[in-house]
Amino acid sequence: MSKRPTIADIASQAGVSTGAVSYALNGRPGVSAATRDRILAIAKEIGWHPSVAARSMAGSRVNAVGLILARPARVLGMEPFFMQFISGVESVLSANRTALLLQLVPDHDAADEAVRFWWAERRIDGVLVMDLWADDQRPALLAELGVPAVIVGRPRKGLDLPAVWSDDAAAIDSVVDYLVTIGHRRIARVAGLPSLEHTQIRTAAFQAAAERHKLDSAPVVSTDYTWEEGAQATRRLLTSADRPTAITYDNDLMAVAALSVAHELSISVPDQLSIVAGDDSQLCLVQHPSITALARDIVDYGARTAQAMLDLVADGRTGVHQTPTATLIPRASTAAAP
Amino acid sequence: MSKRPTIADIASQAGVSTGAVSYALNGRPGVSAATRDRILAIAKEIGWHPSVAARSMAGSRVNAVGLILARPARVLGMEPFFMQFISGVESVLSANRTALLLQLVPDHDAADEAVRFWWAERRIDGVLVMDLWADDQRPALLAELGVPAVIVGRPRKGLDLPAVWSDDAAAIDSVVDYLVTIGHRRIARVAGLPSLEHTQIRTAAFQAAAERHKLDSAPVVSTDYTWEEGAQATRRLLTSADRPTAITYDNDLMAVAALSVAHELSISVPDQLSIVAGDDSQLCLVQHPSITALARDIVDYGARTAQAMLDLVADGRTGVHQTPTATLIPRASTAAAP
DNA sequence: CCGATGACATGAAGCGGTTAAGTAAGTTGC
DNA sequence: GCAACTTACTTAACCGCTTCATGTCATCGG
Repeated sequence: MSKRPTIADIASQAGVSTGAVSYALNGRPGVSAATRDRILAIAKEIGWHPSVAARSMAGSRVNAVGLILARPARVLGMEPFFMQFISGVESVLSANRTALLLQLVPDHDAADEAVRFWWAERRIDGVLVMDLWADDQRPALLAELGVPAVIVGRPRKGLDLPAVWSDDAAAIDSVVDYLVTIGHRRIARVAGLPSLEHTQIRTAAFQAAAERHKLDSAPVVSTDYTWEEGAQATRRLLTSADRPTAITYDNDLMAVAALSVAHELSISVPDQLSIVAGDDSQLCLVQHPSITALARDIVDYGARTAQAMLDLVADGRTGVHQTPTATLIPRASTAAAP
Repeated sequence: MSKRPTIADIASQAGVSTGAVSYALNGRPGVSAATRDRILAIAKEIGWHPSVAARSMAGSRVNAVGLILARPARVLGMEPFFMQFISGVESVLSANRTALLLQLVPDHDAADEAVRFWWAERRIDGVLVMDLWADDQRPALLAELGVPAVIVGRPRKGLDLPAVWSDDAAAIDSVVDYLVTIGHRRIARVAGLPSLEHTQIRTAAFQAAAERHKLDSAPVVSTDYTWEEGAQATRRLLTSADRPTAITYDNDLMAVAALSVAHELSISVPDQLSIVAGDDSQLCLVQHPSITALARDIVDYGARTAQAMLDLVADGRTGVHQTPTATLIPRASTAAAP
């Protein structure tokens, strides 16, 4: 296996200095068009590839971005969201010859630690920050370290970080409006992790909508997104004195669990109970009855996020990118209130 | 933002040369215990982190491994397997300060291309190869390029690459044995992508088991793991002249789809039809009836794979690592044959 | 015809480590 | 008491690329 070619090899073949080669390969001024073409041709011919290590040492970009996920594996596995999101991110990154560093960590501290390390080792050009929780220290930490970051979620006040978000509140509104329209007055919400910012946004939107429509009852139960807690929450709601006629869930797995619980309690869906899932996937389709869900293009969401990251590291462009609001897809699990 | 500390900073504070610092930090001989301790203390105090770039330029490892997944996003999203596997991989890698580069590609050619790039740019120390298909060129390509690789699947003849695998054939045997024991004589198999090696292994095992038990019928239908094809395959099997009394599926989503189809055809599960899922997850638990499944510790599978990779790059250790065979977890979807 | 201006290219200094080779002590053996 | 090692460290070259200061022409305005 022969030594891999370097710009010095190209330089000697082209009869120029390595500096000229560097300028040519990076499309910077300082070389004539003729020389540039010659250099590019030689580079291609001898199969030259830049050494990321050398580039990063010389202070330039490393063409890699980090994504840290702080959720337990079993939750991550059951949530189609993440893989679809990653897939969207990847499609944009790989088209731009940028690598994705993925790290799954058990908790918030580990997430901070991971960012510190990556940055200290100059492994990444920036990070994608997902699953922000209330009082999340990460944006501040990143700003302090000077790590370029894109926030997936509501833009932070006071920090000039680009953010990519979708209007969860509007989506929740559309669900409540829909349920109210078909006659429901007792609507419950089974929420995800209460510490997550988007859970709080949704819960606030839900409560505001309940207020607006003057619902008879609008209880909110928090869970950790798992089937167990979804089932438990549902059981509690359905055995309460003031049983809801419709329940919305923050993901699809819990909505599926709800179907089980309803069956177990001999409550028929959708005749006696309507169910809405907060995420859409094949899971909702495959059930009996199929589940009404909030759907959005998650792959696109990931792609926009990656693009925002590239824009940020390329020319420091920040800004807020809003993605389309999720739309309600009515299926067989919702019907007029009993 | 102060400049990050380098070994030169440590050296000047400790009053030694950078060479000595390097030896000390890497646990190599050439420095006294006292000096070493002093250096380590200073390094810790000033928060020194090695620069991967500098290290890798100096010819050492880059502490990163690649994982390339060649499946469509929607399949990846619905298969808890991948995230769990990645989670296992990650746990071992991050404990060893090694990064995971993830790339999702649309097809096989793109996968090859991705490896070439990563390797050419010296971004990775090695790759994890999953989802081998029949006549897969990747092991040969990797051997040719000299990329350290760990095969997730059956070891390749003729190539000295470490492999981590589980005995799918034995798992399939246990399923068929179980079904035969409770009286089934017409058992069908709804397989995953026929091009994948492990699908072929399982199908062969299934057919051998059918032969051994002299089953009345043992049809095999291929799918792409999606709900749609799983449902379609089930429909075809259940409306055929020689309707099976038990069907096994290569993942859990298709088994869930089967429940739907059975319901649609008014075939009761498990009285008239038994269903077995090839992967276990919360999905199987949450159904009505809950689904009998083959379960295995996927996180552990990923962890072993990562460990094999680390062993390989550390000291060239190859070898075959076998993980525990999946075990059958009987639930409510299987019962004695009608 | 001269000095100023650009365009193009060179040379060399870093970036932050690793490591072979060199050196100055202290230790050992006989 | 001296050669032969060992130990503990230093020195400096090197990895591949970027970039700034510098240099050399050809061209142009006056």
